[in-house]
Amino acid sequence: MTPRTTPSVDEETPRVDGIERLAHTDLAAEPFFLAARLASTGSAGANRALAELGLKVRHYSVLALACSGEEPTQRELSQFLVLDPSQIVSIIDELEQRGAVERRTDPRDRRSKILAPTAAGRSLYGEAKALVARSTGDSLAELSAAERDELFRLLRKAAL
Amino acid sequence: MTPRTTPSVDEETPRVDGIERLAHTDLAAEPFFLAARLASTGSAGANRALAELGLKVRHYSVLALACSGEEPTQRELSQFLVLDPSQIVSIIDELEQRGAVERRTDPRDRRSKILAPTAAGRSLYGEAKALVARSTGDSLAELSAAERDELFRLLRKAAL
DNA sequence: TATTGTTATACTCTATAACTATA
DNA sequence: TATAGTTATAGAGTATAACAATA
Repeated sequence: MTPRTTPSVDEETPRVDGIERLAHTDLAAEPFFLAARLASTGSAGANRALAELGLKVRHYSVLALACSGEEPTQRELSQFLVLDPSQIVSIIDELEQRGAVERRTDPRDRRSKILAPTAAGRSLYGEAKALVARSTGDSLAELSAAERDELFRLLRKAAL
Repeated sequence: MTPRTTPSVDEETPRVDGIERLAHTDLAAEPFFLAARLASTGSAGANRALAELGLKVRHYSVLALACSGEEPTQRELSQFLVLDPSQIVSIIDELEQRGAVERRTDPRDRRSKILAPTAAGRSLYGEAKALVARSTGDSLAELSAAERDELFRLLRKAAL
């Protein structure tokens, strides 16, 4: 998310009791509810996977965009990740202290700062991406490959 | 998500500039990112829609389950909505003060409390549901009816 | 005058532990 | 001894306003 923040899910994603009974309610038929639940459990899983690298989803997201080659400004990151500009500041501060990214003033508009990865940052992103991919695979284990593709296509159309 | 909390999106969901450039990055191809973004914007829209009734998505979700006929306990609500039991307490407190729901001790286990709607609560839920449906329609405006159905089916399979 | 990034601050949401009443 | 709900509290995330530098 922006991955928007991250809600909380237990270690094993327990699929607890009451859930079966409530799965047939009207609420469980609301797309926004389902999207939120998937995002919730998905982000929680990704956060668990990223913990061994000392990263959270929000840092991973910023690092990924820094490594994208698009040379995003902080303002663009804020818009794309649906996070407040002030939040972007602190996320980048942490990545920068860690030596994963650096800020460069945009020559075309010296008010803006472009986020660029360091070599270490690129390497870190490579590791993190693999961990996230594994976590995502687990989260979508119920779906066939074709279903995953279709879900991806529809999510992309709806969310972007 | 539960409606998990709600991130922030601006009034008109502006589809701002940088988003086009970043839409082709690796991050934008991660399902968890897309799900989070959809949940984020969807919940924000639902919150805006519900504001005129003095409700937020979390209250709406609890009210919906109270009205479902399944007589959920607070523990079940906590599990289904992926919210801490203590959060359920305060959400129900607010709905109860408003006269929309009431707590009834479960006769089969007097430790548990079953959440039941009042007549006013049912009526409130009816209004709220219509507002949410309109907001959801707006959020998924990019999708055809068939695509919405398919997205719903896949989200349900993956999230529940 | 408007915008980018920054700082400080307040607010909301989330997580934890301790308590009670039941089991 | 264990579980449901409650309370209090601390922590993380989010939103707001004001400021410096640049446009």
